Amino acid sequence: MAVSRSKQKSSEETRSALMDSAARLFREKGYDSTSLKDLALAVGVSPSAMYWYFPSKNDLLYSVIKRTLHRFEDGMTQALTKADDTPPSRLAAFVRYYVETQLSGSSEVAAYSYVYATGHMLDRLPDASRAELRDIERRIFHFVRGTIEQGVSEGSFATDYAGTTALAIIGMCEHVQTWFRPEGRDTVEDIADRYAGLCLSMVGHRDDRR
Amino acid sequence: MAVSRSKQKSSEETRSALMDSAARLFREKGYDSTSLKDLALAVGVSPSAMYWYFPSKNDLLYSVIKRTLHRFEDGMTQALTKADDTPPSRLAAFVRYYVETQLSGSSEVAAYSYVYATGHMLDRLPDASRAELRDIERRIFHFVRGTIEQGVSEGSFATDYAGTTALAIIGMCEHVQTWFRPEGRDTVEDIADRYAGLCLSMVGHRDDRR
DNA sequence: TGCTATTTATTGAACGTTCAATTAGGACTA
DNA sequence: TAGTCCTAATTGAACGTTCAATAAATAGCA
Repeated sequence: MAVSRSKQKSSEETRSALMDSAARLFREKGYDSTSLKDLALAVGVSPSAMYWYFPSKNDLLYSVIKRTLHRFEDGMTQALTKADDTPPSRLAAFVRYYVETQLSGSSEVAAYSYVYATGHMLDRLPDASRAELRDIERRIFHFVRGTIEQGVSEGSFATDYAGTTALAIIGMCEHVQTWFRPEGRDTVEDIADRYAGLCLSMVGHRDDRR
Repeated sequence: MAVSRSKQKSSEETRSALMDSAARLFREKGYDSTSLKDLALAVGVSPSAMYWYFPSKNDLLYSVIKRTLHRFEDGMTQALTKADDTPPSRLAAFVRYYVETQLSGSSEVAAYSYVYATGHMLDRLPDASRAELRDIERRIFHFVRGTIEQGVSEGSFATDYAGTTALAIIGMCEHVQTWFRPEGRDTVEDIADRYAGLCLSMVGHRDDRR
């Protein structure tokens, strides 16, 4: 039972291949503009094969967004354990992680994306699913705002608008994927570092390197 | 030929009503998910009426985006004439204008939106049209980057990455429309002011009010 | 080891529906 | 009557979905 070797792929493979392709295609072309034919062609199965793994195209969308958000949150938690336990360090680590997932996702199989999905995709889900996924988004926002507030009360940050600033930071991170081109002269790390610096300026961090 | 008053609206009315509805619906639901029936219902004509004014749905999309971008650019130019002729003042005026058009557009008839369209909509246009519209976007970007560079050379700003910072500013401005709710406790002017302040921090502006 | 039964995975055809687009023509104006 | 503005009816393609048929893998039993 080690490796499956013939024409029939071992179920898990096809299922995750479908989700991977859906993540990329939904992101690139949008949910409605991605037909089951597109999806099937990318995976190498017939359009109706999807219905073995998911009850509907809409449910596939739900599964994909859910997996994406959970992956983002898990990766974020892990990235934060490597950072110092101070607001500036944690905030910078968050931004770096955010930018990196956005930009590696745009050229690789696993397409991470956080608020992006919010645009039009979440609207296609039933109320309960949408609420569940927005909750994950909310947790991420609360982390950013909370970190800023903590920095302010400790004296390392200076801003009167932690919430608005948190949203602005998320906005600029989310946006990188619309313009970044891997063939350009800036690397992903370049952008991640600059964005981390920008976000420290935004929260009024004292000892800026300049 | 002055005013026509009967059942038949004076052509220009229907045409611009179609464009207004298209701007709002394309933005709210996306291009593909907006049917000609949706469009016609909002205007009060039959679905095929569109073909009197536009050769195709795709051409309507082109016309709408083109009008939106030109309106944005014109309004921006006008907003800048009211600002002092210094980089900090001009940059703040740009951000305020950007945020205001994004947020009034979400609740009003004329839906302004700049980079937003870039996401998936421009991809549906033929190459020539897309290139033409991206040129307008590029002009706006060049203004932001140029203003930052000017501020740096004059000594009022301090940053090594004018281009990246310009994109980050555009990104956070573009993003406000995804989360702003008019019924919340912050007004459009509140957000516009805060974002202008944030963007001055990002470019290393010296005399910050704090 | 071999034969059969069952479950797992996939296909291709067909469905009802929706869509953008076409056509032919009607109502109104000048 | 000619031109403008719009509708109703229709078309063909594409869509998500269902389903019967089937092949491949697995399990049970001799």
